[in-house]
Amino acid sequence: MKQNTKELLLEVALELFATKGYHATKVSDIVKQAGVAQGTFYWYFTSKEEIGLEIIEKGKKKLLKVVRKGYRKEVGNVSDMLQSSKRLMQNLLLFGDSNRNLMIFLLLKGQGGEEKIRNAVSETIISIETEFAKNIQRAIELNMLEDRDCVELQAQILTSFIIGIMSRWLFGPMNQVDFKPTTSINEVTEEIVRYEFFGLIGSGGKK
Amino acid sequence: MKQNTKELLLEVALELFATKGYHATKVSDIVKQAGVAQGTFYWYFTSKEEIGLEIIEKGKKKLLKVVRKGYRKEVGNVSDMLQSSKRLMQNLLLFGDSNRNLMIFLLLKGQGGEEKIRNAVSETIISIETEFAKNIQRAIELNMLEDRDCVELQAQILTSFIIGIMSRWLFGPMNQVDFKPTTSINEVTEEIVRYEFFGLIGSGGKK
Amino acid sequence: MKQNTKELLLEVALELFATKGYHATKVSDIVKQAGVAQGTFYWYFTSKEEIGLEIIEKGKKKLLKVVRKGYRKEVGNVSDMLQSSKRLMQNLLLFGDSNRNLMIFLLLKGQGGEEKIRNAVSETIISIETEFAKNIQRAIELNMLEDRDCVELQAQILTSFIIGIMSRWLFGPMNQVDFKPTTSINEVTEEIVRYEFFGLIGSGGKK
Amino acid sequence: MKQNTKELLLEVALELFATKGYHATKVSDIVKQAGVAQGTFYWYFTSKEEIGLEIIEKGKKKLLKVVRKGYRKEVGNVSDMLQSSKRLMQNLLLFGDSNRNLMIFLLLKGQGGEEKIRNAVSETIISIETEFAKNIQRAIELNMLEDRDCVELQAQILTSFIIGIMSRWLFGPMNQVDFKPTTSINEVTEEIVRYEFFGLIGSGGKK
DNA sequence: GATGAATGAGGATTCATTCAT
DNA sequence: AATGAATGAATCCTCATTCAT
Repeated sequence: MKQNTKELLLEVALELFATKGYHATKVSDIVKQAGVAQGTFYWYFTSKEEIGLEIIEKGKKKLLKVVRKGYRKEVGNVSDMLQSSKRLMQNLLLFGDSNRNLMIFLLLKGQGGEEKIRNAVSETIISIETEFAKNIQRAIELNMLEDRDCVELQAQILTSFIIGIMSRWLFGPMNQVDFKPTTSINEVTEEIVRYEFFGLIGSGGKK
Repeated sequence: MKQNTKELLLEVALELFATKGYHATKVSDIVKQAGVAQGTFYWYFTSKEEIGLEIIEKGKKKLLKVVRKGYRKEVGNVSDMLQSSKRLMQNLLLFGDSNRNLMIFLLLKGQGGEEKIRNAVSETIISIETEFAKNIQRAIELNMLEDRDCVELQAQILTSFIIGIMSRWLFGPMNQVDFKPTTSINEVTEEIVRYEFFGLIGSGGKK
Repeated sequence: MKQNTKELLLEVALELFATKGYHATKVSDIVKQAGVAQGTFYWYFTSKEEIGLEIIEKGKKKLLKVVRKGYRKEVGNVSDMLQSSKRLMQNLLLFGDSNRNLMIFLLLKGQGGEEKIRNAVSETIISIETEFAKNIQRAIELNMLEDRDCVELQAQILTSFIIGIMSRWLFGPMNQVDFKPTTSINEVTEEIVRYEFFGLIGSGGKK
Repeated sequence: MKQNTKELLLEVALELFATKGYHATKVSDIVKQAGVAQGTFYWYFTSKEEIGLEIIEKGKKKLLKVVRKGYRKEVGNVSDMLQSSKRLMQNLLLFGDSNRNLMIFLLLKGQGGEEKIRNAVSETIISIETEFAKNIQRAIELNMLEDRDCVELQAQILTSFIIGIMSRWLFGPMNQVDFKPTTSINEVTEEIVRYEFFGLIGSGGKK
């Protein structure tokens, strides 16, 4: 039943990077927790940096897959748009919930690494933003959103917003308190999408 | 006209922490750039951690002062609220613009440090959130916002939103491109506050 | 037609020892270049040291065989002596030419190994010197050389001379330049033997 | 009376490099024998390689100074030439005698290091050869030696000869036996220069 | 206040060797 | 015979911190 050693190392490393940060995680910590010898680490990875980059790369792929599922393909009305946005947000939160360490590393701790690590993290964020921009552009083309001629800007705000939310929600102080995953995710999503589309003032009647 | 050595060290350290991250910044880097001897550092600070904490503490105070200026005191209408929000956002962006290193350290790089550093950074963020919560609460009391019974949640979304925005705006990739500070800040603020209050769909006519 | 794995390993190891030096050659380099697995190495050799010693031992035997062919057996005149010396030198150079890696390892790189390796190399050199001493002694007994009562010293000078020559000739910088093996070896031998018997001033008329 | 720490490290390192070889010498060996902490080493040198290169560079300068003193300047007869050659050889042997470790490292152990170290050593040898070539050329111009149109070749033979001699003489097996420095050096020089100019057959009457 | 040499614990990485298959 | 994953001692180097001057 023993899982692949490489997978094990990747998993353990991610957990430690997310918990203690990249720098503060020693290779010796990783192998100790994985229950293998120090040298074994170097059979699979040439360096600590390499395992970091591989984690980011794999995470990026998984994350983008989730984001891309939200890609708008057909014409719809505002209500459709709300629905699909809600679904995307929910998927993201659920993904984050079951890939907590990955998200923490990507969104919060990635900047603690060395240059290459930081760059890889940044590229991941940019990829997501690019996807959001495509999404907005598509919504505009389908006349679901007004063309305010600042797609890039809107995508950046949206990305910032969602990343900010996720960071705080899943891993922030609030999280220390009680938090019933599924129900909460529903509620939270509702409120977020509400905010996303209608802002603080919002469309009175909702909810 | 030589500035106080301690101030110099604080400034240089902040710059390096923001550029390379806390861990990657060596005390020797700090003293080299400050042009003093290694030992001098330890005359002013007992450790690298101490200088980090002091930077965060001072930054927190300055930042809170800006946030508190936005505290709503009197009754007003929606337009007043938009105005004051815009002013707050503008102040925050301007503050970030002239305290770039501080903001980078607090918002992006702070999580790269050791536990104490990370905690100090987190506390700073929480303080800001608390201020925002007070702000929203006050707006509700003044009947400027509908009481949706989730002030905490709203404050968190708002904080996430604003922090996300600032991170991306001031220091993200977009920033590499041309960026004429003041004008841009105005535009950006406009769009942000729009989003803050009306969301993606927003109140049609604006802009 | 695959050659014996052990022979292959010996050959590859020698090549690498000669190229990069004993220490700098990793067992993993050897097996990689030989195209076998790491474990296979240890089926044939108990350690890296063992393969090194075996290479030296085999090389020593081959080398001594060459040197011994030059052993003087019968009375002769000065011209005979020159002829046989020339033949010996030529044989040595030819041997070195077709056993380049062995000679490089023995003469140049052998001192880079650990104690046992270094000792084995030294013993090889001493064996050669002993042969030369016997040769000189024999020439004296046959009245072909004057007995200057310092056979040991002469043998040492001679060995130093020949080893020095070989190191430089076969593997030194000159070698990087064009070098037509056989012709060159003839010329070189001529000059060397000339030097060996007549020194820098030499017997005027020669050549 | 404590000597400069850097000098001490250079000296100790050279001794160990000469004794155990470059690779086999650990930085921890060096600092242990020098009686300083591990970190102190890195205050003066950025790496083990650096100290190796610095040792070679300094040694090269000292060695070339000795060789250059033998540069022939004025016309003379054969006897003069013998005298000056003897002086040069004697100086070299004396230098080697009091810089034993340096010579061992340069002539015997240098090839055990990594590429850069090996190259630096090779360059040193080449420099010496170049000096010898100049010397021979000068002797030819002064009509002290016949122009046999192979100065390069002669210089190489001569260098090989002298290096070979020095290696074996000062540090070879013979040396393990009794060896009364000065007297011996005189004798040895006599025999070497004899050999250098007259070869094995030599000029009958000598000695 | 200031210097800069010295410290040494700690961390990443290497590599000869082992061993289950 | 052969494999290749696993081992862990050994080694180079880093860097926060100390201290004599």
